[in-house]
Amino acid sequence: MSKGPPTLENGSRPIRILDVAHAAGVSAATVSRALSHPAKVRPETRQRVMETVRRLDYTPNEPARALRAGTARMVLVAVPNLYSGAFFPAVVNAIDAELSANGYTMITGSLEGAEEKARRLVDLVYARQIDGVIILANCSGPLEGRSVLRAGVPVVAISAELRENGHPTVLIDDEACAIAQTQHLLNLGHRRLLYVGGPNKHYNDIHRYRGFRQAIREACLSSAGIRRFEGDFTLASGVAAGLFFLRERPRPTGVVCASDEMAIGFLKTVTAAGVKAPQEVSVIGFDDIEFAEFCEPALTTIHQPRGELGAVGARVLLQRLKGDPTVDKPIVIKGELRVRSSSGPAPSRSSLVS
Amino acid sequence: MSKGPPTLENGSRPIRILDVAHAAGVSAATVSRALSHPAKVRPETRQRVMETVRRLDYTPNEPARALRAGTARMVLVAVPNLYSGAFFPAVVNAIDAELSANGYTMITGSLEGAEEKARRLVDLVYARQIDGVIILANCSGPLEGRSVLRAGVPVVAISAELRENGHPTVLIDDEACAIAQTQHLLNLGHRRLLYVGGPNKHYNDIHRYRGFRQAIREACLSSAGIRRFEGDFTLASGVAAGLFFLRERPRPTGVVCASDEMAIGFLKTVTAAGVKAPQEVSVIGFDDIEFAEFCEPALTTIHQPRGELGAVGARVLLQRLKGDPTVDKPIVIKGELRVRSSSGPAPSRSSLVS
DNA sequence: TTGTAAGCGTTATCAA
DNA sequence: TTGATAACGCTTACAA
Repeated sequence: MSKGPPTLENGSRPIRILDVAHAAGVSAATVSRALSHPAKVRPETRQRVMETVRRLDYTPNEPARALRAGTARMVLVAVPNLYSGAFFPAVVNAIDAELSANGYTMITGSLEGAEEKARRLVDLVYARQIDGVIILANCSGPLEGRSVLRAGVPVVAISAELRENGHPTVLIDDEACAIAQTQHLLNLGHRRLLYVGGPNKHYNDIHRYRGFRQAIREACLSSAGIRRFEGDFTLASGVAAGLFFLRERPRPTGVVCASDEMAIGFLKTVTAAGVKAPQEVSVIGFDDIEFAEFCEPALTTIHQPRGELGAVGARVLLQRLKGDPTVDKPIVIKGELRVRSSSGPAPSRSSLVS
Repeated sequence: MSKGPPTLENGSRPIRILDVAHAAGVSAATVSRALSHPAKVRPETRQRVMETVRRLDYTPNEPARALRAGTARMVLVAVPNLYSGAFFPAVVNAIDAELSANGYTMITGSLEGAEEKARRLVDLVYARQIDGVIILANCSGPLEGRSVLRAGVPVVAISAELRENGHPTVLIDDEACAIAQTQHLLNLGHRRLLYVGGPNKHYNDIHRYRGFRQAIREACLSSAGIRRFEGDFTLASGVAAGLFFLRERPRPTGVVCASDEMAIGFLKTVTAAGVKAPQEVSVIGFDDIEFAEFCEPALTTIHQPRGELGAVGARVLLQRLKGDPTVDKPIVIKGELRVRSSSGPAPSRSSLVS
């Protein structure tokens, strides 16, 4: 069926630049210029060429263009394995919008897990099919063998700290946000706190936990009533944290989570076990995903401007692709507290008998 | 910085096939063969070549390969605008896994909305950068001008009915599932029902609403107590449906939703207004997204095997790409009822005073 | 401002 | 089985 030279559905061979050139009575070079550097061709000629392009429905062969020009106008966006998660799509969409508007195509994929898949993506950038890379959430992949960081294309990190520095970075103020989370509970009178974090070495968790501890310290709180649970940002690990909570005696009254999904998993688990929120336990999340407003009770959380995170990151990459040098200092975007119904005053002493 | 011939970070020029050929003492043709048609080269030679490839860390230039071979090994997956939704990621991940395993790279993007973005994607397939297309949920985009369906590359539809037929299609049994939803409520004694659907002309909604009505008909139920609300599958439209419900007198006691997100938005809205679920209203969703288990009460719904949907669709496309002809009859995958806590017996007559 | 011509790096044909 | 050679379709010096 699809043997021989590539053919369109009607059986005719695809239009080439020469076809346009002949039809417009100019050379191929002029067509190319009219398309790529309109300023370099006389308006009159340009118009005639463009009209012919439209009439013949010509689309330049992209691989040929990429081969010759040495640039594929394609960007790889590396997302974490937990792409199923509710946080990243908004970031990715914003990146896509920005890249598209500038003539770039986006490929998304995970560099973690699935060895085989990851390898293919990395190869793609070494294969000169990719002009730039955006790395979300520290998922630059295992560093054995070749790395996307060494492929000689510009790399931008969003919400991540790369192992090799010198790459532009866009962050939210994790530490300040974690302080805001914790102080919110502290202000409500909570003194026994549980911190439900991500993997211990995860960039976000390092900074958020640091913020949590600092808020504790500033409140001159003894660490006697403080617990920490290591999750992985997912609903499932929120459930695990809930089970952990249920076994504690006395139980914490305030729970600081490093992601909304963990907070939601936690909430469901403890309320299913009969613990009332926010009367008996206050829970605060991080991210402000769509579902945060729809769980029961609606989740108090930290709003992250996800679209902005993506848009800014994409813009920085585009600058690099144009050859402009970029600032080396991380760009920091601020999150903010959104108070809803999952947090309330700490239960009074008397009601603590569990 | 990145002017002149493309260079790797260390300043050296990328390895070309000729470099490998020289280093291995063979011709470029042999290297190419060793890589692409291993059977066509003597084992001994092949080994020597492969070793050199590894030693020099050679990756074939993909645009060059695509230009010469006429195939870019890239597939476009067209997702709906509501990609932010919780349903598609699992489908897309399954597609990606299948494609990757077969040497294809996946590009995702929406052909709806954002005129400019969509146009770029369609152009990409006309630009011979894309070998095949998978269309999810009827989002083949506006048909004015060029369409991905006419680009001369194989197209597979998942959970969609394309305007032009002749393309392989993978579906779930929407109608049967909607019957199962409705009968579940009917069996629980509900007689006043609200149907919360997607856009009226949407493929899925047409079939689901048909199933809903058939179940009603089979139960010999008068349509007096039946209401229909047109949503768009999103959380927000679930909220709107909830507000609609709250104004009804008498209120329906059973609500059939065409997506989990609408069911969750609905649930939150009516329970916030003091309506108890499932005591006063039973709600059933469609999809079985991750959050279905985590809303309050946990959502009774139709489980869709999302991974299978994607995997099967991808396999069909891969067959087409190999040139194998494929069956013309739609492949139908079965969904199944998952009973959780949002549905229960219809309230008794006496308690209906609202 | 436009045309000529030389590649970009690979694969496939054909001959050896 | 392997090697020389001619494309694939486009861009860009350079020349006119």
